[in-house]
Amino acid sequence: MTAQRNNYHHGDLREALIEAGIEMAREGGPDAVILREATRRSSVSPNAAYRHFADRQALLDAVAAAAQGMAADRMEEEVASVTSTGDQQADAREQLRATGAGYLAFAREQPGLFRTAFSVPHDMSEAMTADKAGQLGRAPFQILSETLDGLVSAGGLPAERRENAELPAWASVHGLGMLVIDGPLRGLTDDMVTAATARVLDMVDRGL
Amino acid sequence: MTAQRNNYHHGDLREALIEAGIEMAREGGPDAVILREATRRSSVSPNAAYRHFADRQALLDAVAAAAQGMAADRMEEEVASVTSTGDQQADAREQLRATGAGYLAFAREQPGLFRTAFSVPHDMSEAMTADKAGQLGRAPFQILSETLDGLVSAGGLPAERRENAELPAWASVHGLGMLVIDGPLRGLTDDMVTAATARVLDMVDRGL
DNA sequence: CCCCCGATGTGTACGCTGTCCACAATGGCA
DNA sequence: TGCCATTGTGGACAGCGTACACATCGGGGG
Repeated sequence: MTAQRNNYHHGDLREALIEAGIEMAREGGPDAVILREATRRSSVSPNAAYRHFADRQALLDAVAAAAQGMAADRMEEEVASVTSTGDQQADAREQLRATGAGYLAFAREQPGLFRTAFSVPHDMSEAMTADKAGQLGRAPFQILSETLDGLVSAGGLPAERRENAELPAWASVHGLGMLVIDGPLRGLTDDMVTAATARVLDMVDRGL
Repeated sequence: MTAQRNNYHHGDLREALIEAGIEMAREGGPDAVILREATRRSSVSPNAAYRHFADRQALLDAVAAAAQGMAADRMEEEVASVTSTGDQQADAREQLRATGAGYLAFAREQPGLFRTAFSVPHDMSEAMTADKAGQLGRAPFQILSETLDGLVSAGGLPAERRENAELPAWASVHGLGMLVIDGPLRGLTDDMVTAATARVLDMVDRGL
């Protein structure tokens, strides 16, 4: 589990610290990412971390980027599972739903990582940098963006409403995720969340 | 600013601590609510707080409830500013927009309090308790809920879609708030936020 | 081949936090 | 009047992030 070592030099401490951070974030969200604990799990003195990260926030940023990559993977998975119906427009709409469904699936399956990924300060200006990408090379925002492009091509969304369409789409899905995970809607049962998800996706589908 | 005192007993320490907490939350969100600092600002020893709150979380909960009350006030203000057009349904829809606009106005005007109010664990089961109400006695969720009822009465929303309509409405607006305040959309200019708000409210109006 | 230097990890220390324990002052009620 | 529950104090502890000085390594130039 925890990286051991025999040499004085660790080998790849930076990666080990991020890995430890991910594990902590998984269990307790961003607040649970403790710098000292990460060094402990990497069998290294507390200060060693400062050779790789300016401060705790820098480590947390790296963990968040990794978590966004995992979210991207989950979204890609959901998108890939959409079976074509022959109707190009219906498919495009189904794919948009899938991005949202994947996002929310990640939120439910990995609430700690979800919160870490998406509630830590990051500028939009760098929402599509490589470190946030999943294994297919696309960051979450990028997946959504390209899906919306596809929807326009397929005639499922008037071109004049394409601009900034990411915002309402993302916001509604993200909002449900946050409300359900650690907001006032925390108590909802799985069934209720599933229903709520469908409800939100319906609204986006209809209202975008 | 800070409450002074001459007596051994403070008088209303509980309220003073909450007040101090609100001020800290205003400036730095939930993480900035420091128990010791609150006691310092109330000219009291650190442990005095434990006579009124079980732990830091309990203080934070009280602050969050107060912040929700302020959000409610902002929403009420926005709703009240809607001028009647004579068309009952148009008015009802405008009022729904106003609840969302008020919510987001609060998010932009008081980001720290907004985050404190709505990202701290609270069960939905107690989303409408009195301590979260604004000066008109309604909690944020309650305002939304009753506004939706009004929309149904006015014929602006089919009754069969009323159930759980709070979820998509709240989620989309809340999501935008979170994304804009400390999420990946943090960098947006005021104009962009205004535009995004309108875009989201349009979607809700159309898609609910 | 060796040595030396930059990169990496260690040790010690500081101030801050939340929280526990035993003790002190107060003031309202019997 | 005297007592006792309520409220506030003092001291202590572990854990956190982080700064500064020092130790150890490994690879490249002489």
